[in-house]
Amino acid sequence: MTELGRRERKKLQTRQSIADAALELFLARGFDDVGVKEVADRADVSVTTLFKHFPSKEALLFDEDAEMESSLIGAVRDRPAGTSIPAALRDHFIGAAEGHVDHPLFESFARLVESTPSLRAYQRTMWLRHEKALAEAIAAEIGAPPGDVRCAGLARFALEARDVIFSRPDRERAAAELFGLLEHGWQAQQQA
Amino acid sequence: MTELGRRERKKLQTRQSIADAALELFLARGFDDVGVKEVADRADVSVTTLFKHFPSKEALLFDEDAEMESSLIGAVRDRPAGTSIPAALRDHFIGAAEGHVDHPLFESFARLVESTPSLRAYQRTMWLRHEKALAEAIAAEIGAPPGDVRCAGLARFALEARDVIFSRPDRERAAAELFGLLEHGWQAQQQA
DNA sequence: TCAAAAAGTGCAATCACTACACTTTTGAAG
DNA sequence: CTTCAAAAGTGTAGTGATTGCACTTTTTGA
Repeated sequence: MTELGRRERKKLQTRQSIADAALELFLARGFDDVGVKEVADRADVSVTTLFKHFPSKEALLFDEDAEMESSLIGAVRDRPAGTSIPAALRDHFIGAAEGHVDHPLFESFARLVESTPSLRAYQRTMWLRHEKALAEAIAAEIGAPPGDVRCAGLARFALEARDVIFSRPDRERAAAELFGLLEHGWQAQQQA
Repeated sequence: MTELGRRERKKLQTRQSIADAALELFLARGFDDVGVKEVADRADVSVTTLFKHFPSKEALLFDEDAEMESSLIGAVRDRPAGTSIPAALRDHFIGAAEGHVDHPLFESFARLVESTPSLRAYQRTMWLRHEKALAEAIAAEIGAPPGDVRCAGLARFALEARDVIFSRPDRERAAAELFGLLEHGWQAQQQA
């Protein structure tokens, strides 16, 4: 379907080299102790080129973002019958995480982000980018107007819950507790 | 009570000049279009001095922070009998806001922050600084261990709720809706 | 085969922020 | 009233991320 020409392939390859170099160096020596110059050197590109591919140093570590939003929305829209929206979001988050847990770098990566304030901040704004879309998807599901406060709130709370959950050792339990709270509050709200 | 010597007074005065200059310039021309050099010049201090008083450009706009945490904790700990924790937090937030609403600059300030991503991010991390303390205060209230997930979650949700609420025109209503959700979820959780 | 678009480069500049070595002011002790 | 160390302030020179620019090389499509 999407046959890529040599140009596109090379471009992706360059991008990948840069991302790989960044991940390796950052994991080994920490985000703040590696300069972008060094990343560019290891990827054998110029700094200018690096910034043509990534908008910021932080972005070097957060690549996959296109499909994330659609799968998030999908989790709400196409949830199994009888499943509440909070439950669907909870399942989506832990399900998506399990797909990564086997990856040996995943935990180190999580630890790196966890321990670097600028990365935590960046990751969070990346997630919050989806807040509006998620809020609207929720509103559509319950037949509320697109700007509905409760839907915006639930969207925000769910994304933040994810953040809290992933910063905890006992993720399963944390997920159950936090989404349990949202679940009850949400159900109660639906009556009104 | 706290008699300040001339030195301390001058120091505070310098700090205030800087903060004033910053507020004026940022409100007039936007945060990103004013350099710290310019702020320092208008306050008639060197850039070095500016950074001795404030840790970052963003910090120029967020001064009051010392008592905020204690009043936040106090709102939970000393809440009127029969008031739930979420309700106490809601009242605290809207009460604190009302103390500022008369200030003519408050709305312009809110708009400035709202429209400047780096300021939004900074304000948020400022608030999240209190998350841990708030979580522990909540835990103490309900006799849970200090690291309890539900308390951490409620703390996070409440602080985020504040953020959502203040970005809305209909603050009163938004507060009622969002804290209503938290209230119900929290009560249900308390049964277990 | 050729011209325009795209990818990449190096250089210089901007901007927030820091380290440093320095001068001035001030509080307080003698 | 002196004196002296701490605190406040300064200018200079740096670092590190990020951008603008003018340039070369590659690739594509007519």
